Amino acid sequence: MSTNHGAPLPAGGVRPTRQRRAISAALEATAEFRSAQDIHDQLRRDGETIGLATVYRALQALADGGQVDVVKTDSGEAVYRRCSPSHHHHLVCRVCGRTEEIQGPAVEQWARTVAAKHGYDDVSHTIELVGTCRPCAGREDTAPAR
Amino acid sequence: MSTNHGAPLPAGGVRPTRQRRAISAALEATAEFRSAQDIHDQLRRDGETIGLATVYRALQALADGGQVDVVKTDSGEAVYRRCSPSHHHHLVCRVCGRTEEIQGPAVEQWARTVAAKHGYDDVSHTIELVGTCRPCAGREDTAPAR
DNA sequence: GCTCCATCCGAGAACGGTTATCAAATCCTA
DNA sequence: TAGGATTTGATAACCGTTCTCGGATGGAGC
Repeated sequence: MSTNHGAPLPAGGVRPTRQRRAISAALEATAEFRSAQDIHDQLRRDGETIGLATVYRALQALADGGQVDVVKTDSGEAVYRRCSPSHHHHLVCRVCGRTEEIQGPAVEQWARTVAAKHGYDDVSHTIELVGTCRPCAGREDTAPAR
Repeated sequence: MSTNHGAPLPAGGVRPTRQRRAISAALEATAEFRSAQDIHDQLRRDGETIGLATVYRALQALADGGQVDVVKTDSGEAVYRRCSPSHHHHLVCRVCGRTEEIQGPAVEQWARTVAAKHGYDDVSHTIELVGTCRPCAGREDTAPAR
């Protein structure tokens, strides 16, 4: 876990190195969720010299900074995606992996209420919706809502 | 994944062995989420002779059958708990791990609506609330539960 | 431009949880 | 009771992630 929550960086701060730029660029280049190893493989293929550990470190830093979303797959693998900075959740197609960013003011409210009722403070929540998108469900008749 | 959905078992079927009974009993004995290794350790301490692999297998079978809840911790570890058979979610204390089962008709409704709006079918959802329970938050003014 | 030094990098080992392997033990059925 | 499929369990294998540590890098100050 990171320990840099809000604390000013000791002396030098975070350096925008070539590797970190490459990772950010890779994330910018797609709207899909990608695993760390996936990103590492791609950068290697693209001719970057970069270590797996570096990819993990950079992604973790980006996630800590709220610049990328992290979602854990069923198998426990972490996948990353650049995201809009505001709080949101995801609706993922279980077949093709397509992802929609969704807002849920009603849920935020509900979460706070439920937590308060039980006497819990500082509540955060994880909400993931998984479904089958129109094309994957074979219901091509109606226009996909997108 | 299991392939026995509804089909009559080939010959013998699932046997209620001593080990499986012990695991079920261990789950019955507490309301807390426990990890597979935790349960294994306890059974060993209690004098059972049981292998770790067996515990994993049994827990998986129970989870497939909907008789226990499975939640993944931040570290990726799976924890199990017997649960009420009806659909519900969890509110977990990030400090002590205490867990409340919560109902959320409003959220179920919201999930369906959002999914439909995006054209997604067969929507399931994962919702976990994480907070700090009253005793752990140091607000002991009201009765602690631990 | 050059030096200094904290930060960062990267290859590989270590780690931790989970799953696979396979021979031996177990239990149901006939 | 015998037969045969299922289950068990010690251990190895797996897999994603984190740690290690010597060397490289890059920004600040000169």
